[in-house]
Amino acid sequence: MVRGGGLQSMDSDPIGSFFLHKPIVLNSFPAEDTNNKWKKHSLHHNMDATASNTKDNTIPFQVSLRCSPNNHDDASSPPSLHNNRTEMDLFSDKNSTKDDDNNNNKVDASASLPDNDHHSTTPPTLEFKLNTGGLNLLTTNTNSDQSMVDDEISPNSEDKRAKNEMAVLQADLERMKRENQKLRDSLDEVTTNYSALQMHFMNLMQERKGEEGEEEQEEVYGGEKKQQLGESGGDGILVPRQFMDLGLAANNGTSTGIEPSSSSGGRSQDRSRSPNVEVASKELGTNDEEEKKEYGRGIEREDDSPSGHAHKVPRFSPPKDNNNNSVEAEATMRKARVSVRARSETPMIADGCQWRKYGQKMAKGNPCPRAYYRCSMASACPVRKQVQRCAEDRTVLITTYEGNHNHPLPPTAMAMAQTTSSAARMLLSGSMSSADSIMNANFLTGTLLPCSSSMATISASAPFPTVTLDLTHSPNPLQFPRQQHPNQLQIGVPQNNFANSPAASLLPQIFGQALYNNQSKFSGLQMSSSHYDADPSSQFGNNQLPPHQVVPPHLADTVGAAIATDPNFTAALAAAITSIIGGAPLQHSNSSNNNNSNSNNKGNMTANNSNNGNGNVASSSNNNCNNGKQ
DNA sequence: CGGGTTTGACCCGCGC
DNA sequence: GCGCGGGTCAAACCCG
Repeated sequence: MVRGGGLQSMDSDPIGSFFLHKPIVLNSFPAEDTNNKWKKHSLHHNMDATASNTKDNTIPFQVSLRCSPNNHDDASSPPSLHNNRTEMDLFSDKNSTKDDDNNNNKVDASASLPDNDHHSTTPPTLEFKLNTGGLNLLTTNTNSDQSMVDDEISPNSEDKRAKNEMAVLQADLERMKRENQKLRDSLDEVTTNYSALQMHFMNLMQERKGEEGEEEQEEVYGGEKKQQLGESGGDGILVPRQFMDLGLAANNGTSTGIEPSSSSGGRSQDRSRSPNVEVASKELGTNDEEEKKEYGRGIEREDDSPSGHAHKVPRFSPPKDNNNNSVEAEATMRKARVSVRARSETPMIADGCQWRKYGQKMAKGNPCPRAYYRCSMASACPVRKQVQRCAEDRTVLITTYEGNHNHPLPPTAMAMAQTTSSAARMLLSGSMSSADSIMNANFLTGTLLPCSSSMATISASAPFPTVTLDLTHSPNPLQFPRQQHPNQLQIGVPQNNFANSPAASLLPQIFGQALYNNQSKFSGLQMSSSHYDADPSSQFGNNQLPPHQVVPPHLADTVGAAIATDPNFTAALAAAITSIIGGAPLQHSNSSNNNNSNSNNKGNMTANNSNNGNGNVASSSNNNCNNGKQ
């Protein structure tokens, strides 16, 4: 048996390369020795298979994806990188760096986005339009030159024509730049407004929370219980979306010193806090923790990691004996998990973070072992994930994320964080009512996976509220293979042709990239994710953004949804994917690192901390597949 | 030697 | 109270 030294989650691969493939039914994953599958993480050999698949599998993409898989398979990208790929990189950002190169090759205009696509904040939609127009024009000219001029016109004429074309292109480029600048300015303005609104909202929430806290105490001591929400809802703001609002409120409450009265509430409340607060609370120490064995718990306590208490937390069962039911229940709700289902032959999906495996276990009902990973980008990062293959379809890798990063995330990881935290937030923001679940699920899917057939499943079942993002893009959502938990709500999302494409898997990434390429410009949207971070249940980092950029999640979500639902945005995403795919072979330091095996992984750690994030999201074990307890 | 994985043991919650 | 199963720990081991 090979032990240790295996793969690290660091590896990632050039995004495009993988995603353009059809859902690869890679190598079969024999049920055989489950451990073996996990042991050799550096499965370089897999790449060959992948590469071959790539060539054969074209993407049913609406947008002219000329870039296609070939770009990756071909010499354009260092073979080593591809061949060594061991993770499916859903969210790496490295692609962006190469877009420029691809664009140079271009002429496949539609596919090539402007450079700024990745560097600017310009809404993808607009850019796409602009580019398309300009490119089409150019393309036409080019064609004419080649088809007609070549034979009949002298070289000088050609030169002139070429110069003219260049001039036209440059003019277009300038025009696009100007428009981008305008858009940026607009975005900045919007962001500013967001900040202002958010501050105002936070203030309101604090006031409200304070009032509720007072009322609650009075009620408790008075022996009377009231329904906090109902009463507090004087203005009706909080009632409908209590979890979302409470999440904010909780944070505020923490800052304002408002704490739940129950002892148990202390722990649960910690989860509702931002990581920083969590650390502080941990340092103070909780009685519960002290009673527990010290070893091994210390870290978790410090982290206040959800996982640390995973089994200790009351999960969905609300406290029965105290007045803080609503508070604790809410806190519990925050312990949401986000599962990502994706087809991958690789042991892990690159999500931009670094992970260290700390355990593996056979889960009942699934012949495939479940691996437990902990974020290693920061010593005390509480984020964990579980990776497991779906028992029903072993090509499907299920990664479940839990916890909240307490450290800056690399752009790549932020992209993932955006996706997953949004999912978590969606889950948490909704009440348990079916109506809300439906709405949220639809919203979630629409936001995260616009134009894809992917499905978002919200599970209210124990042990934890879970959002499952299905990136396996099954052709027909209605035929979704996964068994559905009785308590799960599964919503199919309207799909288009694009949806059926494996490229749909890129959407989260693309979306994330779009949001994160230029943080300053997309600060508003980004903030949504970072803000989510404040919510312990969502895993993703907090510290990345300046406080002033914090935007109320719901606002950001709304904006995101608005963008996502825009048909043009879909087109833009497709274009972005094309661009990324076509240009990307090497961008990811991560991918390169990952591909290079362990040594590289180590290097990545350093690199990641300093800058890049390795994609890291891995698939998490899915309750649905695993069946959990039986 | 440092950092990662493997793996058996342990802890805990939950259901019967 | 007992057993099951999930989650975690940490010694042993591996690799560069």
